[in-house]
Amino acid sequence: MMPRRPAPRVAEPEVCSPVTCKDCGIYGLCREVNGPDVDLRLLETIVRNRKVFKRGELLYRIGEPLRAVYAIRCGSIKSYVLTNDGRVQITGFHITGEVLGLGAIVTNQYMSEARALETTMVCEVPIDVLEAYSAEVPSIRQQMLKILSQEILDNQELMLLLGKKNADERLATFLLSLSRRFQKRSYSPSQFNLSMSRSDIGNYLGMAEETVCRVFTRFQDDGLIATERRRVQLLDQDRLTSIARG
Amino acid sequence: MMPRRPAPRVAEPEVCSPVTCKDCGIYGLCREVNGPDVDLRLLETIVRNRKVFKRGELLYRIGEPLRAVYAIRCGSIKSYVLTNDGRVQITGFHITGEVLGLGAIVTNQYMSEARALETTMVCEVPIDVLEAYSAEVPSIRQQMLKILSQEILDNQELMLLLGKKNADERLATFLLSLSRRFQKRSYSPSQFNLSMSRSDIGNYLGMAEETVCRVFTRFQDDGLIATERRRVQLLDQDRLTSIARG
DNA sequence: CGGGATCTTGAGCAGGTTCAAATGCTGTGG
DNA sequence: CCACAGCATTTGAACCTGCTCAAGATCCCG
Repeated sequence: MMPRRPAPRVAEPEVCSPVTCKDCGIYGLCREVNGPDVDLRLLETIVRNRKVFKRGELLYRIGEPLRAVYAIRCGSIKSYVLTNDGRVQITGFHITGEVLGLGAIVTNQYMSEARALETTMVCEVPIDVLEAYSAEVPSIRQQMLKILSQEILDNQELMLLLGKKNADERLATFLLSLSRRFQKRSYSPSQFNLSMSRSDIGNYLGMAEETVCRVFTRFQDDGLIATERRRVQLLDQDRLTSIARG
Repeated sequence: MMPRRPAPRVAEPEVCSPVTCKDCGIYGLCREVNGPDVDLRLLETIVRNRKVFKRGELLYRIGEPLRAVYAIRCGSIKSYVLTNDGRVQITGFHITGEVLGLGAIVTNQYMSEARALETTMVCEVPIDVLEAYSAEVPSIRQQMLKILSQEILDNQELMLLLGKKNADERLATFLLSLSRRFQKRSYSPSQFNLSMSRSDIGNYLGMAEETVCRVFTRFQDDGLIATERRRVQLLDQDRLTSIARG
């Protein structure tokens, strides 16, 4: 085997610090639409209903009656769907500030399953509270539409990836997408911790765990990234972007 | 090569007859929610704005400002997304009664591109009309959420297929899904015409055109279906179902 | 009736999977 | 605080599904 360039040491990642509720998706959107004088009753409800899920714990299952939607304050969550013979397709990884469970609003049943990837604090918004306010406050309806619509966009991107991209393009796309989302939340876009396993990444990207490893290794050999287990540093975003190809 | 069982002759398909506007998705949902006494002004607008697209004509492009949503009265349409280097992933085939373009409601830009697969008549609902009524009529908001949410469900099913199923499972899933949708619209669930090419099917299912052909042939040899070009008859739905695997 | 598009089939190839095994973390209980 | 069990990651080697390339058959439209 070729001698591999020693991996540059990766710096310490930011700690997942407790964040103020300003980072919570629901709050942010309320505020954006309504200005600083937004009616704060919903917000109070949200802030009061904190809840913590430990790694591996289930937020909800497919088909369960909709009880609440969740805004992530800190941590990360995967959601996934299942074939009836038990195969799993992870449909999304969700990080701080993102909102889960809204898809269930129409059928009153969750359409996917959600599980914490690490210790995760969420704001639990009971559905009756949300509905009461959405009836009164147009901005909340707006924001619900926005979240649903973002989900459709994300899904389209994933379908494109699953249907038309090869292994390298998939991983590059994945890393850049994570990077962009971290940046949006004011974390470092070039250096972060993955909270999901190689196996989860492979499942999400439609490739085997082993292939994920090999591509990680190759990217590192090529000087595109530095990795050490779940710590990743992007060294050449431009080249990654040209590999990812839209 | 093994001598192939002669394909049972496929019966004539139903003609795509002009349908009354009762089959149109918007109408149906209005009526469902509001009962027969629904305010008919929106409906009148819809009925007046008929439009015909010929095979290959474009309804809208990605990024174009949202002008209208479309309810298909007769015919079929494909929608798709693109990589920035020009690769295409078809994200859905739409038939009579289904509604397109609603995803654009939030950003006011279409998120995908839509093209007629055959001569297709649609009801064009200008977006300002739709928005005016959705502000007034709660049932229209309901129904918009329902359509978006159905789109998310469909996308999840496709992601599962693209990420976790093999060629046989993909084609079986595809045929059964079409069958179900035709049935819902009161067409024969066991006998129909495909309006899309093998190449489009392959693109949608994430496989090569040639592979689609080969699986069609094998399914026919196994007595699961009868095909002749774009005419398909499902002969053994049970076995197809067990192949499709959820 | 001609020509382009669509569909079908064959043969060889390749990217990615599967199976197997070694190594390295992590966190848990004593 | 350490040992150990169990899980995650990495790497290798063989294999296989589905792709690519190529050519022929068939259809459809003007």
